[in-house]
Amino acid sequence: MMCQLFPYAEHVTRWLEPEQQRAWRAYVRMQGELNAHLSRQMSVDSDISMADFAVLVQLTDTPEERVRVLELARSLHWEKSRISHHVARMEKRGLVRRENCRSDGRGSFVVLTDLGRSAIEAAAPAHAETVRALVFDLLSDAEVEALREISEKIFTRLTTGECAAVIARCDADDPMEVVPEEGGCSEA
Amino acid sequence: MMCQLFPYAEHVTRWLEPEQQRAWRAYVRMQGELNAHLSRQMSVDSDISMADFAVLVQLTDTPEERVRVLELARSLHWEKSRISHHVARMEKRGLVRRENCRSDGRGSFVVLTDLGRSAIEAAAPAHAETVRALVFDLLSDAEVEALREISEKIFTRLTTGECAAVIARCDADDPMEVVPEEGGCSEA
DNA sequence: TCGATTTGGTTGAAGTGTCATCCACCCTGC
DNA sequence: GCAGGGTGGATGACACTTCAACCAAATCGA
Repeated sequence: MMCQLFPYAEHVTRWLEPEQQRAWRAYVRMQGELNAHLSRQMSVDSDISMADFAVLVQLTDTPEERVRVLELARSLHWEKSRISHHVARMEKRGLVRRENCRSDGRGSFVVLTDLGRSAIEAAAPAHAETVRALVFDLLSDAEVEALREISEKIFTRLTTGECAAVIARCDADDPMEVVPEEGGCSEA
Repeated sequence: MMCQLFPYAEHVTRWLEPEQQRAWRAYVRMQGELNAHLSRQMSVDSDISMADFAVLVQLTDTPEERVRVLELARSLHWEKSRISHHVARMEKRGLVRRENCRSDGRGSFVVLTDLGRSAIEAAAPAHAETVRALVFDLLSDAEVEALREISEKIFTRLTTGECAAVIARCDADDPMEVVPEEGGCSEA
């Protein structure tokens, strides 16, 4: 009932307990396939990618339908250059438009266009339906809660202390003190 | 304790129950960060990517240390062109080498090189350690089991029946009968 | 007020993934 | 033995991601 050789075969996970091994391989496989499937579904029955979708969501969630580029980057946890490139491509396709910011000469806004709005409105229902069909229709309430708790634990681990710092230093090889938090998304 | 605006804000998940919404957003966030972190870690302290690693694992798991290209594709659930490109790049870096197959004139093998072997041997322990630190050290036995079961359910859903078929048809727009399974990894 | 640093954002190059197309070889039916 | 279809695999074009470098506007310190 399982492929023997997927990304993480015995070789790799030798240092995990057998139970952990199985869980890890199952997770890796699932996550890969799920991502692939969601992307494919999105670009088949809408004409946008998951990345486009994520950007459009941010814009439609803002009353003004305009967001500063770097705020977008922070919300999505993307690198600023990624946003920049991606917005450029979306602009070329007419999904968004750039406007420069009067209060800060360096800044610029990304603004939702009509085309962008109709694109996301067309895409969202099918996407939500897919997520439900592929995930939540299969899980009990307890499992949904478990998924959330597991995800939150890991996410918290990833974005606090050491881990977040690893990202930040990257090339400071003197074992100097490491910035503990530094930014990311602003807490409520 | 959570970013308000991550990939999936209210707008999108309106059609999910509140509990499901929270779980989905937590999962998406976690999975994105975890992938990013594992990739970064891998390419920082080894000189290979997660994709390289996956390929090398397949090779070291085979006694002969050589695998047919398409078998590699199937094991990894990658498209054949992805394998082809990736192997080409790895060959250029000396991690693997191609050899053509005598029994089938079309076929070719991907063979592990010494450099490839030492690369994966160098990378594996740190990777396993990272996985343990970021995931399993945080989870109870019950949670590990829950993670596995959830993952398996979703994976099974994705690779059986309708879903697998969607991938297969793609451009056959007459509503003809749809192949039910067709391949992927061979079941035991 | 002027230089130094930080911040917001763009750009280009190189690596990666997908899609469509193509070619060479195998296999089948006749 | 050869036409036709299926299979193993490569290739090119294009979308996407990351990294490093860069630029201009803002801010800070003296």
